[in-house]
Amino acid sequence: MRRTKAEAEETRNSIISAAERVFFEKGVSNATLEDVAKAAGVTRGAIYWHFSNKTDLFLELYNSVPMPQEDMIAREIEEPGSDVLCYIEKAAGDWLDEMAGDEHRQRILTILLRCAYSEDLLPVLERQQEVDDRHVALLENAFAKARKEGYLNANWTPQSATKALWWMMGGLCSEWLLFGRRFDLAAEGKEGLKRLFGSFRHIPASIDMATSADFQPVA
Amino acid sequence: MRRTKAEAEETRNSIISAAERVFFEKGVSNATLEDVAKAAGVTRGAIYWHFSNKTDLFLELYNSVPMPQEDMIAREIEEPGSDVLCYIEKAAGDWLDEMAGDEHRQRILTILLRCAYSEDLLPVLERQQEVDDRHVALLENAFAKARKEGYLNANWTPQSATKALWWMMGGLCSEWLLFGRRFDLAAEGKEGLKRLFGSFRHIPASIDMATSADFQPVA
DNA sequence: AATTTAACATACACATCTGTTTGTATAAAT
DNA sequence: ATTTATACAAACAGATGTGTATGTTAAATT
Repeated sequence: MRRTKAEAEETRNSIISAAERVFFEKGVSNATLEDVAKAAGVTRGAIYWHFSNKTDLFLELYNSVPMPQEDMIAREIEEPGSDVLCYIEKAAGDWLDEMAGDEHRQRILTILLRCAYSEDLLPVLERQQEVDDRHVALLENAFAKARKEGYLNANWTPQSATKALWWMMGGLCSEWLLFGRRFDLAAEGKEGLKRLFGSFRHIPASIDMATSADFQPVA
Repeated sequence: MRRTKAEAEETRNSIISAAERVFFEKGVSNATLEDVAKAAGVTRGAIYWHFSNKTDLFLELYNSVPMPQEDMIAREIEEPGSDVLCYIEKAAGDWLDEMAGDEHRQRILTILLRCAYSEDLLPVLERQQEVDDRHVALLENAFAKARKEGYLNANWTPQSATKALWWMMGGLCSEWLLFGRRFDLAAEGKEGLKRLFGSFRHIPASIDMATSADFQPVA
């Protein structure tokens, strides 16, 4: 029974939404199109009407998620005056908040992490890598600016600070996503960010009590 | 044609070895027992003789890898005199060396990372988690000792230092393993460790040139 | 030496998943 | 008011993978 254009788009979206849940629960390769169809309340016929196969569905799912506002950091770096490190830390913290609150992104990232990339979904891997590379480049620029303006502790270089932050965020999110999200991502993550950025900052030999208050150990 | 006991054990091992390679390349759920059999130079009959099914084979593969010497850190912590942080950093660096040089462990960990845990391989997940928890506990003890003996910078607590190190190592290895190992794990990792542990250490207000040489930025 | 049994290879039955084809009802076009 | 094309459901054919059953050979056992 033919539906109106809007209804068709609706079922298409419901299929993508169902695929997200099913792929997340069973893994992409373990999930069958029958599973997805059942979860979406349609038959495989509907899926094959809207998508050519499972790989295509996966790609469309991947494309459907509005990827993070990549220029958030970029714009904030331009701010000439104040401490760049604060902006980076805030951006990282905000990213954690969004991740903690956005189940869609959680599922998508988990699927991507667990996905064994066969040749046919190699474009996904490449796009993922491009996004990562851009983020890393932005971070390096930001840390370079921080260094130029004297905010970066001499112990760190822009590259090493970028990598430390990147790896820590990656390890944090991986553990949270892959091992059942059994801790408070935003809280623990921000706590870690606070410590790490504390070490990023330049601490003058004469201890300034006003700023060093941020570096007190937390019980 | 019946083989001798030693020969049978040999084929069993070759099956496990083949499973390691095949699971790594195609992912556990995409890999078929026919693939494994072909890679091992046997038929599925041999596999079903030695293992009850694919899940069982996977579990035996997981059990076959000699898991890391967990007490390495534990023993070194006991050393009463010198800087505990040096031991932890060295242990972490050694771990990276071993990982970089041990293709078995690389494949196993990659398989585990990419594996979508269905209910039947839940024991693997749990064991993995136990190992991780023990490692984290050891690290916390070590950092606690470092703190007690005055080596740990006031910016850090034993818990936060443990988490920062753990997450950084996790993110580092995840990126290396999941994205094609396209950088020098040991070199870049140790560089990062050097910076991080530099910030872990207590830097007195009066700058000691002898030790601060370690904290110069590296080109 | 005859028998048994371990260590597989081979063959088969069964289920499952996929891709395609056909059917069908309805919205849209004429 | 027909016709047509859309948006699916239902049915079908083919491939693939699994588990098991059976066959086979040589090592152990007696």
